Amino acid sequence: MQKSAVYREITTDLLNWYQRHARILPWRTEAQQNKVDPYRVWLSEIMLQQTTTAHAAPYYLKFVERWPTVEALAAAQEADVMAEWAGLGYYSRARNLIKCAKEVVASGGEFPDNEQGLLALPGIGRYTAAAIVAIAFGKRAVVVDANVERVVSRLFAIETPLPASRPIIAEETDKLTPDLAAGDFAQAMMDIGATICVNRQPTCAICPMMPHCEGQKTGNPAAFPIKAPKKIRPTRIGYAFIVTSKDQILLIRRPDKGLLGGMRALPSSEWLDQSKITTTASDAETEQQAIKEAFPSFPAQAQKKLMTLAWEKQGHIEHIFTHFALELRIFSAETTSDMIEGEYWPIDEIDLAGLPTVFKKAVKKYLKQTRKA
DNA sequence: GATCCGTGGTC
DNA sequence: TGACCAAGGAT
Repeated sequence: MQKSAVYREITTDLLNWYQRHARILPWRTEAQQNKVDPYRVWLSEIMLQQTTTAHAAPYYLKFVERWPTVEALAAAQEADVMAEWAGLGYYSRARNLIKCAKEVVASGGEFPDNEQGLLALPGIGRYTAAAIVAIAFGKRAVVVDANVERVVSRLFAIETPLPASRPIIAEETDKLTPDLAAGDFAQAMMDIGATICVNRQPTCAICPMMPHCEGQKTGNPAAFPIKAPKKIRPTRIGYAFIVTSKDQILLIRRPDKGLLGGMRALPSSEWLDQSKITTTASDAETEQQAIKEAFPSFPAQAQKKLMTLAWEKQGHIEHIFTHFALELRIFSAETTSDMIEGEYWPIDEIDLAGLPTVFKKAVKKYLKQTRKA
């Protein structure tokens, strides 16, 4: 058999499989009724970046209910969007989501139907641009995500490790991608990757591509894709401060850029690498310094008041980020809202504040410490 | 190319 | 139980 014929056969088998086994997902409902809304495809693709379908689904449903159109999203209060995103992670996605919606509305309210136009929008990269073109507009595009990387690496038993193998993977995916139904093909590949050709123990016996899979023939398909070794994760230490006034907690808003950017948060010090902490300073000195860092924009007078509050140690929580682990030490103090000004949030409604998980954990720890009696 | 950027599930 | 991973993008 000619090589090109093998590619065609793989593609056909996959598309036939997809007809029978496509997963039912919230953002697919419209597509399965031939009513594709580029806004919804875009929203789902942004949410699905490095995020499981199970985690993204409830957020997607909340978003489309609250903001059914790109115009509605563009007109939303940014703080509301950030708060709805809380818990999904990678918060630059939410900031770029808002920016992107505004740009689309400003230029007429329609998403571009080509990769070049989509790539120019914030938060849309190679993968997302191709996915939107194929799924929302029904045009041919070569869609490569982590699923496709894994499936293709196994299908052709690619020995080159990631990420160096990406050009090879893209080339092979291009050969497999049909002119028609590129969107179905991409989603079929992702479904295969998510349900059959999974990371650890692929169930090759039920895979429609098994007859053509070189990785399966090696006897150890799970060995692919071969990956470069990862770096170790350092530990950082930081201080978070719970300033209460009656039954309310003082919250701040983090700077737009960087970690947890734009999110509501507890005031906290810089998070320093464990190895870089000066061990000569006393605990008291370290805590004073941490307070200064946690309230940088506060007037000097307010900072002085903060220093003199009766701080109580509430233990610490641990949290794992992508590239470091954090030990966050928690201190609390009672004050009055006119003594230390800022946004105070009722403790009983703290879940509505849209706090990232690390700060939710800290508040929970504080409540456990102070209300256990 | 390498690094930064969350979270929850899995084994 | 710690390490790995999931529909990646920006710099």
